[in-house]
Amino acid sequence: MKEKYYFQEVEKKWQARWDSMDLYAVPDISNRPKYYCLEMFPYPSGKLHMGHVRNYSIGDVVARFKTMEGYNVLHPMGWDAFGLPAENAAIKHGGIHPADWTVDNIDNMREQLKQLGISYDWNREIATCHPGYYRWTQWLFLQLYHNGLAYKKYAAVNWCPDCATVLANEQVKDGGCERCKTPVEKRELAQWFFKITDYAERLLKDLDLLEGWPDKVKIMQEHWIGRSEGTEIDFKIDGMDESITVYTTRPDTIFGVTYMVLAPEHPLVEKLVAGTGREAEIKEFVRKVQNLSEIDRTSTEVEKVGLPTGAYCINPITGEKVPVLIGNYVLLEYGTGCVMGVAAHDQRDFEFARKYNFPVRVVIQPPGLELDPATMEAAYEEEGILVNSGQFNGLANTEAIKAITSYLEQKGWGRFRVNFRLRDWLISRQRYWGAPIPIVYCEKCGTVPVPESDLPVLLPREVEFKPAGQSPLAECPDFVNTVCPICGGPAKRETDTMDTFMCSSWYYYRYASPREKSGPWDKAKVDNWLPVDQYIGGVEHAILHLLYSRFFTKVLHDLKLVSVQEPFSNLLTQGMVLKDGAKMSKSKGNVISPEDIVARYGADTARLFILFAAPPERDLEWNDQGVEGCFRFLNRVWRLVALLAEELKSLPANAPRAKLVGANREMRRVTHHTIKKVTEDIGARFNFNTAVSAIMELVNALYQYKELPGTDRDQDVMREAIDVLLILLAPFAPHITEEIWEATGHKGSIHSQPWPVFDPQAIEEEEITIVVQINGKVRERLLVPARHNAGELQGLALKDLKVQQLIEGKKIIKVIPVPGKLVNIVVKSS
RNA sequence: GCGGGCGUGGCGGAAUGGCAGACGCGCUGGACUUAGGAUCCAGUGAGGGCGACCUCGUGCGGGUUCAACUCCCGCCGCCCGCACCA
Repeated sequence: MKEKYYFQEVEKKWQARWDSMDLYAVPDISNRPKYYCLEMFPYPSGKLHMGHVRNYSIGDVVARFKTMEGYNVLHPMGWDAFGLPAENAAIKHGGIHPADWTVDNIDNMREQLKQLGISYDWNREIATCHPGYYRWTQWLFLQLYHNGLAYKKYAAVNWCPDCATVLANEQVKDGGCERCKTPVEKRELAQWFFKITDYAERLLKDLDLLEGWPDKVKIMQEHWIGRSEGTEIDFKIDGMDESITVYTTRPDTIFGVTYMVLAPEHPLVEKLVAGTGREAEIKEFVRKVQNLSEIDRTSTEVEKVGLPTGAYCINPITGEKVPVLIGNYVLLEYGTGCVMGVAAHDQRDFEFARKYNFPVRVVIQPPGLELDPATMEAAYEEEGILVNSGQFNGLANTEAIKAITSYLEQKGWGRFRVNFRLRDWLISRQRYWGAPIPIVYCEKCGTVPVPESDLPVLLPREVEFKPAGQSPLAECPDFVNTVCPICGGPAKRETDTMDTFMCSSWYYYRYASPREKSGPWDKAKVDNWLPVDQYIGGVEHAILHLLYSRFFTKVLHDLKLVSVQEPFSNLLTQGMVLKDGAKMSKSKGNVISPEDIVARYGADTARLFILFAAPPERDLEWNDQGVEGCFRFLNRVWRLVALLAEELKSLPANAPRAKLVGANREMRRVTHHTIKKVTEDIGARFNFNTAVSAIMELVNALYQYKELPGTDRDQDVMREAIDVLLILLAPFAPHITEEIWEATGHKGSIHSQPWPVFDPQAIEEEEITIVVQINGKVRERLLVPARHNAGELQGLALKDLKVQQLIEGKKIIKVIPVPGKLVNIVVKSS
């Protein structure tokens, strides 16, 4: 063994050797229990960033640990390879085709992952842009289509002018494009949607099945789905054979309705104003509202503005005529696109009514208070008793909600309804680098799905990548013009491609049988491997990818294509990697490149630091000196063993004798205590930072132990401690441990070793220090036999000379002995 | 506005209600050395005392408890998600 740790040499050597022996290949069939460890696959942007390093280092520790614990671990990697950056690179730099750009990037990033020493089974590598993959993405689209879950509709959709494509609701953040932050615009377009709303109820309910998910993510999905219970009420329009249906969660306030507000785009608006002479005014108002950006449109800061349509509707329950307005604050997409104005009991309505002088009518009285409409300064939204509400007077409002709804139902004027905030998933994209939607439009036969036997619909290679309002595929006649699969007549292909989230909604199934040609996967293999036991990735996917994947799984389950109800049993959302308190970004100039770190300190150091610096869910502050510290630690491990290498080599690995005393017994105790601690920290809590610190403590203890004269040291204890140290450290720092493992005379890879089990007897201490407190303050420490019970402890504490001095002349109220910990004596000055 | 998280030394962070600050960084001192920015050893929350020790200390204010970083109530600050959702 060399005296010095040459990390480049060591890491290169073992990466090559693992590769050539295919150490991380995993068989589908094994007598070990299965464990599926998955990290979110990356977009092949060209280079790994620190977030990737963190994500994959965490996953690798879990995978290696579970393997050593005896599981057959599936740990695959692939590429979310369709997407805009490839196309933008082609536009910007010209000359380079998105396909080539992507393949180059994949090659580069695969190399980087190998340099990090992550234990992937590369035989299972997949790329979503490969025709062998997207063929099945298209096939899955067809399954949804045939089951009525994919449909095309004309709708106002989110348009990102910079990306020149539409976006799903989930991809709009703060009114801007999730990717480039450009404010989104509304455009009326015919687009393909998936009916995720059909699954809203199940997606919500089954969150309960996900015990291994962080509450935070579940709550975010719950809010996104946004279930509410309420009542639909029909208001006849005065003098017309039409009615307005309103959705409200507060039917108990129906007697307080003094006006009605429609969304500007509500389909009834045109009819209502026809012939009133206000058409121009209304049109102008609607135009103005629609021209607002999404940000301004939905800002709560913007003043609420309304405009009367001139029409009136009839409150079915009171028969009263109320004016119908349009208002900028009413959203067409939610509920029925219309709101009943109850000024006394809704703050927004209250402000609106005060501004436009609509009456404020109190119909809910708070207990023990009398609301006066004339002097009210805010709406009363809490619970109370109904007043001014005809036959419902005197009911508690929670009761009235039920009573009024069933009354309306009886009369046929309304109905109970569950409403969701979740909208259908818009999957069309007006871009080239994605999976083509397998649909053909025939003049005679209409919309025709491409037959499964004709898949894949291949992306043509030669296209113009200029950004435009439509997909570059539309400019490619060879692609567009085709024949109708039904009638054989001329037909045109759909030119939009699919949202890349569609590709990533099923990739975790593909890994089970990555080269399957007869279907998207081999069901037996999927049934064997799924669900994913541990999924690891950034919290930014809390809604997007994770909700879509859950949706896909439920659809696939219903189609009997998979057996699981949920794809990911346990989810770990890792925090960001920060530098100087901010997210790393080119514009801030605070980017630390993994390449540089690996070149300077090696992969083992990089991995160790990133796992040691913070617990995985928390944000991690990058610190160059901290990295240095981890490098020093690995050097310390190397030197420790290098000094003892010859000695160790000649020793057989015997289990130490059980009967040890003094320093030898203590060394063995520390060794086994470390096994216990590290096993729990990795296995039960994912607290890699404290696992590493426990290993550091073991090393510190070994340095002390090494200083003893050779004759005082028990060789078996030493050997065991070193072996345990290497094995515990192996999932974190796979290269250096493998090298030392070999150098100390072991055969076979350290990564194939069984995880050690601690000996409960070894960690028992004979004597421990307990604390004596007086009134909760530590006043004395006593070395006592570890087995002492409460009574014995109490006796010793009260007999102690110092304690006696301190409590002299005081009255003992109470003594609380806690075996193994302390004795607390409660006294009072007499 | 609603929901979630966080707040502990100079810094990153540890602590099943039971000795606050493990481990690492940084800093100070010492050893080794031609040299040390390598390595090894020791110290390192604040204040006081020559010292054994004493007082204070986990964002702020209350409470529960023999005992609170930890549990409860009320604030303050920062971060994240959703946001006119009827």
